Amino acid sequence: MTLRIGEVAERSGVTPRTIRYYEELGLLPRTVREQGKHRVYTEVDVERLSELKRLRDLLGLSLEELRSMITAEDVRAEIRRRFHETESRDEQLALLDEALPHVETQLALVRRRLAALQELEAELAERRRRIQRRRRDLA
Amino acid sequence: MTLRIGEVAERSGVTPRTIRYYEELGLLPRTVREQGKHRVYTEVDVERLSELKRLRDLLGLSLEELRSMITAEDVRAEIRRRFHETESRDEQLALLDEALPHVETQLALVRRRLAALQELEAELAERRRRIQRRRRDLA
DNA sequence: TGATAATCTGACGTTGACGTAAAGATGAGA
DNA sequence: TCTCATCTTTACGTCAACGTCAGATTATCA
Repeated sequence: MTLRIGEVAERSGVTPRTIRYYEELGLLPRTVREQGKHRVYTEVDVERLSELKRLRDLLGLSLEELRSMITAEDVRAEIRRRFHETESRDEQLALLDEALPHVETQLALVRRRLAALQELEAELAERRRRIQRRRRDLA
Repeated sequence: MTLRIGEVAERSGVTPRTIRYYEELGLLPRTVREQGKHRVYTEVDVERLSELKRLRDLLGLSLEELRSMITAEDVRAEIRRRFHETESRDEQLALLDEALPHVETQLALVRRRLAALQELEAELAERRRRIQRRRRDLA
């Protein structure tokens, strides 16, 4: 099933303008305009866009930073493609060795942010405990 | 010990311009310019600014959102002040009941973000595991 | 006290991430 | 085939969050 820009926008929670802008920046592929002039998408695009939105909103990454991450994503996809095409065990190993760092980069980024947030959470929880303890002591 | 704007900027990792801008927005108090015309700060200001930066960077809050949070902070401080001035147990209890929601609001915000980030982390970790498993299976 | 560094107040500039408006083209249903 | 809703490109607008520059003022220290 093929989708149009409005549909994709609604499903991923952005506007058509944003989609065109992301395409312009290279965050989304320039869609092949089959037999017409309107952009045509699939579910894959919806997922990709949702993923972009998630990284943007959760990590506060700039679109430029997203672009380098997505480039890494594409490299990963390319690696998988080549992986399934080759028969040589040695080459498969080499490709996996190539794929790993990309995921680890993203993972490291998320984990740093997680650690910082957990620290903040701990401090706030401590504040709350103090207030609650004082309430108990008064009652 | 009193600090000047450059010192405060360096310690909290922002620029003097940012400090003046935050003051203009009401994120930082308009400093009393003791006997001169230069702004004068203390360690408390450094901490407040660092806290603002942390919320901005970790949660991606806008300065407007920060302002309402900080207003809540001020309310909390005011509550504490009044708390220590009163003798009435009933009033103290009431003040604590007032203070609690402010902390809980912030805590809830941080925890929602934490949950979302943990979900993302889990997905990335799973990806990594798959790659590693395939490597093992090949070796 | 005089030089040098830091700060002051405007005020205009910049950049990212879109919003919006116009004028025309396209496509699915009656 | 007509008719709308949706899409197209182009281009200018906007808003937050500062950056930067000028020219005057203030603080520090030899």
